[in-house]
Amino acid sequence: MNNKNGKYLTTGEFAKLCRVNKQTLFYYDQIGLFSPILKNEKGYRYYSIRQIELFFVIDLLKDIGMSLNDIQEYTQNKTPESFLSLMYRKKEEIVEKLQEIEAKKKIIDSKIALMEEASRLNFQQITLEQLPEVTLYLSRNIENITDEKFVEVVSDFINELSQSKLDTGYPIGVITKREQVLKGEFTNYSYLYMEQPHPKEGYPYFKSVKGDFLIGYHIGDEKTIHKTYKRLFSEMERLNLTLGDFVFEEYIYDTVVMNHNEDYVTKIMIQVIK
Amino acid sequence: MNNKNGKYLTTGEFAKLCRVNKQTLFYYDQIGLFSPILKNEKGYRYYSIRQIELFFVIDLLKDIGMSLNDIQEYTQNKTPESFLSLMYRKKEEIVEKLQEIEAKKKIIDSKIALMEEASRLNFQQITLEQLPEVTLYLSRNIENITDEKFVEVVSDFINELSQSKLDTGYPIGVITKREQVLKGEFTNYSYLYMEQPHPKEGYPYFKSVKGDFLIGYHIGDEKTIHKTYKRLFSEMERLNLTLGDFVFEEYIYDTVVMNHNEDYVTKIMIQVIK
DNA sequence: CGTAGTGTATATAGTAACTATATAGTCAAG
DNA sequence: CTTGACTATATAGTTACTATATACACTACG
Repeated sequence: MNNKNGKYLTTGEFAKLCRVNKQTLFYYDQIGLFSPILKNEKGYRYYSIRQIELFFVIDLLKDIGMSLNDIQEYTQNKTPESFLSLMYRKKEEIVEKLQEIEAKKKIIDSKIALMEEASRLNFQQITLEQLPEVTLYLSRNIENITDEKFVEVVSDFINELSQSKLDTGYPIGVITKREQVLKGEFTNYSYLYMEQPHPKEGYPYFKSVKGDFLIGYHIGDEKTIHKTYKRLFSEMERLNLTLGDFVFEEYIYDTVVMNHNEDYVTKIMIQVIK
Repeated sequence: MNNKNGKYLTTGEFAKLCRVNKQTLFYYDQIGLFSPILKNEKGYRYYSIRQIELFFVIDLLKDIGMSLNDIQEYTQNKTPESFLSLMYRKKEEIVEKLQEIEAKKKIIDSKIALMEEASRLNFQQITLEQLPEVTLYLSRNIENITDEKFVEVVSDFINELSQSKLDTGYPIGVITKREQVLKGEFTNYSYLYMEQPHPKEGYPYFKSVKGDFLIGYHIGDEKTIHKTYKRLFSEMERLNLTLGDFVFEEYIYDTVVMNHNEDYVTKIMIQVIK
């Protein structure tokens, strides 16, 4: 009569059942993680069909990022209690992982939205636009900072973004104050920022923008950005606009999508008063 | 004046910024995936701070399971269009991945619930219970099947579970018909099943159970299960119950949590008529 | 009964994506 | 001008396999 335990499976058969490579089972046996219940005098391995349940648990644990070594620590001393506590720990981990992947999905969504938007832009055109209020997460102040300190601030800013899970996939932008702009110090920035389309509670944000902006695009290296500023200033004059408090810069096309820095595109948003 | 592009970072500095091992950057340079924009005559590497954006994209792609080789194929021929189409593809993948991880979370939740329940059971006690209706996903019929065919059915059943995402983390149970039980063929099962607590639409299910069941637990190998059946039958007689249409068996403790098969526990649920 | 074909076993090397270690050259501060 | 912290390359080790080579075993057919 058929009996679940009656039939033993060879390595090949069991591998097929588990949908893994036969070699994987050899390997698991070798490292002592998962062995057949029977080995005959010729060294042939025989697995019971019931062993598949354990294999699936091992496979699950592996899939959620547990190392074979750690899994082995469990399997070598299995009890219902230790299994339960393992599952509790893994549940916490998997919840975290889910959140991480959701955050990554959001980043990808942002990148798609940004690229779609960029493709519809005319980089030659200078426009006057009313921008809505947006929330920005700011770095420490970086006015008149040394190169070394600047790198430190960027580093801290990036760490904060990732630790507080505030990386939204938006580009890192820079804010320059009216004061520096008037002096012609276009790259003497005051802050770095990242836009937060869905701001999480409990962080110090900069509620910003909202108002009239003159928007233009600089194509090429940052070193020549003053030329684009000049064009923007003459347009401001033509339209009878005066400079507001801040200028915002954001990279539209950068190292991520371009091979040469002469192809980089920077969006310049100058706050203006009509 | 400080200029984002003015300061170049050494490998160590850039590694710190990216929060990776310095060796990783050597490696990425070596395989041509991600190289510094400058190398001096001594071979010293210098990275621009703007390169971090590309590094983060590479890191993101890597994190969501893309191989360095595939990433390289993108980076070697970057355009805004190819980036956009890559992001679209990866978005689909990440959505799938999210669903997979959610399924795994559910499996872990089931395992926790089952183990908690098991820990509260008294395996010596035989009880008469009214079981509610539950939905089961069934295998093909396995009555009077040969060992070889049995393995095939199990294999197919497992494949269906994983392909149709019907693995709920519940144990694989077996159904035996009244007919076989009366003949004493306790291991001549008719179907394998897996309980579906939240059944997905569009699959052929077996809406089952609901009714009175005599429930007992068999401790030890399946070979001796007839002894437990005997105990259950005498209890049935004592309570003046007659055998219903089906018997269900489920593993409570198996290879997953026990080292020796004499410690395995099987739950036997005999449908009865009062 | 022999042999072809498929299966099993072990041993060894290769893979990806690093990480660690050893050795040597470079640079900046005191 | 030397010390200490950096840089570089080369090589070996890591994990969790996968592939390959070689030898032995089992089954079915003529």
